[in-house]
Amino acid sequence: MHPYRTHTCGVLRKQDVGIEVKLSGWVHRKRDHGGVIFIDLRDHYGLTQVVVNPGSSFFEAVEQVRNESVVTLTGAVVARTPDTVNPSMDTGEIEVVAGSFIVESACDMLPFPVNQDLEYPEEARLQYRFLDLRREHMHRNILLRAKTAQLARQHLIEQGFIEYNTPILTSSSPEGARDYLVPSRLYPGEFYALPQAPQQFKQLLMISGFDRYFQIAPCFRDEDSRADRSPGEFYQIDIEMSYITQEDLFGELELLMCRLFKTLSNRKIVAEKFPRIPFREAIEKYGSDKPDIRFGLEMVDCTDLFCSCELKVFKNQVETGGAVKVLCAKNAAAQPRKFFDDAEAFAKGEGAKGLAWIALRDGELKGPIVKFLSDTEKQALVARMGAADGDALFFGAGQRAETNALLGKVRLYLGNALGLIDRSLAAFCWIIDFPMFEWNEEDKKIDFSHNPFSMPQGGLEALETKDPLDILAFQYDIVCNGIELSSGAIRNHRPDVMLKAFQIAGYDEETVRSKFPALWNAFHYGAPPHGGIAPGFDRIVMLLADEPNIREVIAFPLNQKAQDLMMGAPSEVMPKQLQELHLQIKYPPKA
RNA sequence: GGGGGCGUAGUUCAGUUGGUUAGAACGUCGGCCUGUCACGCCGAAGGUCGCGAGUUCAAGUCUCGUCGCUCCCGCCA
Repeated sequence: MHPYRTHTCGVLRKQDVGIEVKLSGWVHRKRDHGGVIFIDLRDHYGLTQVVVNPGSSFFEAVEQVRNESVVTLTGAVVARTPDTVNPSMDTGEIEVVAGSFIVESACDMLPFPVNQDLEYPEEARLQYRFLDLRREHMHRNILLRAKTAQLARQHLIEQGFIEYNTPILTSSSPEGARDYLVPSRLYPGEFYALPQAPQQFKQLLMISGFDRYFQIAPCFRDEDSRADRSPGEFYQIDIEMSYITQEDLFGELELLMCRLFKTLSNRKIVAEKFPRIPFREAIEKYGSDKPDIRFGLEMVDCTDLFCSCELKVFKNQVETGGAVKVLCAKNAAAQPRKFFDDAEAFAKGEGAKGLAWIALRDGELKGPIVKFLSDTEKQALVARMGAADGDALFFGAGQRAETNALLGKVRLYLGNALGLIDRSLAAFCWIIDFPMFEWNEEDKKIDFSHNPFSMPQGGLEALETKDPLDILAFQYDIVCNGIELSSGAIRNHRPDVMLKAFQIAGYDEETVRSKFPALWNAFHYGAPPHGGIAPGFDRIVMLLADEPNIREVIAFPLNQKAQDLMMGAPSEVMPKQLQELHLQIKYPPKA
């Protein structure tokens, strides 16, 4: 017999009755009846019920063994009597009668139960992640992650893509997120940086004559975390192609996403050709560049209706160039007062000022602001919104950008509170036509709004003749259910365009040459037009698994404060290590 | 850096307008039990109510501070 096992705990069936087996695994649960003891033995593959009869030499050892200890036992597979068959277990028609039993490794008292799928404090879960991962739910998530990676690879290879590796130790780049730095031993005072993304390398691969690149690429950014954003490191399904248009890339990604979601989730994909929504339209209709389009409830611009309105909050905003936007929530008028208060409270965090609501009940408009509106204004409003009796209108008034953001939050609140969101759907969309530049109010200068390596629409001519803030880029995001999965772009591949774009953002030629020497040089030696995208792998798995938090689909995540509680990272290092790296620590003053 | 929520046994939670010895379930330990599958029954141990100050005759409960966790904003080209 094998040293540990002849079978795993998930495979034995009725046809195996009669054979002798050797099983190893964890004591998932134990039922001690005094005379007979049942053990549910668990391994990666499943559960098998083991029966320990009285008189066994190891009976006492079984009585004493604690849950989650690792044991090895031998025994005969027997059929359960019809009244003891457990139909909810895969192996429920058989059981193994123990003939020998040893404890491989005993388990201490557990910090939390492993055999239940309940919520426990994340601190304990992360400190004892090896136990947390034994739990069925987490085990399943990690397997789903592996399947997602495998299917993505398989699909992309079938589509003619090739997987490349790019460096982990590279150079720091001035744009973008805060870098993780790695001090150089050989060059005092100099540093490597971990890549925020393999952006420049994949572009260089295109220039090297390869085509259709992909990599499930680790990326490192020293920025604070969110529920859908791990601190420190994450993975992207990084893709780049030569000689493509934006639409070519969209088609390729739609195939990949649909394949992943059809195969690995139960979500119904709303449209397999994802709607293209221009950035400005998304902001105006949904108040967000990552709209959740599982439901409608679009914002309508009613600014012109309130030019001479008696309601000062509205009128003042309109006169100072602001906007009044309105949402029409169907059949929401009958909601209790708390519903309306909560809508305001939900948006309050956004610095809500001009927020108001009106309910249409019994053919009349009701709410705090109604008395300030003329009959003409009321009629125009109802007509434009297509409002009917029983509906409720929500208003946002203020400067346009803030109002859009504010009412966008209200829209999400209403979508949730009114049950407008069908959670079984996967609603993808492309947000296109991002502006190339944006105004940085703090530094009083023009910045790149997204990716500095994107091709501006209109090329060099646009850069030279248009107002920079009016220039759009071949830059796009893919969004699913209100979660941004990725940005991508058709890249700029010409040195003259690169130079001009960086000049507009305040970088001179010398800076471009010295900070991006590779791309700058490479663009002078025949660069193909190319473009790509990099959907966040962890976020895709999160959506597939229907998890609210990205740490649920990562085996060993850092906590919110970027610490590894299990390994004790980050940690201080030996003085000798610092010396070799020519580093000295200057601690911040203690408060 | 800023804001919201939370903090009671190993774990999940309850704890009334401030009022006697802070409870339950699961887990742990001990005892009983030969067919359970979340086995059942009896018993025991286990608490600085995050920490510190304040108000009060009296604080788990009220106030302030502080620490921790979490979610959000900033940030993430």
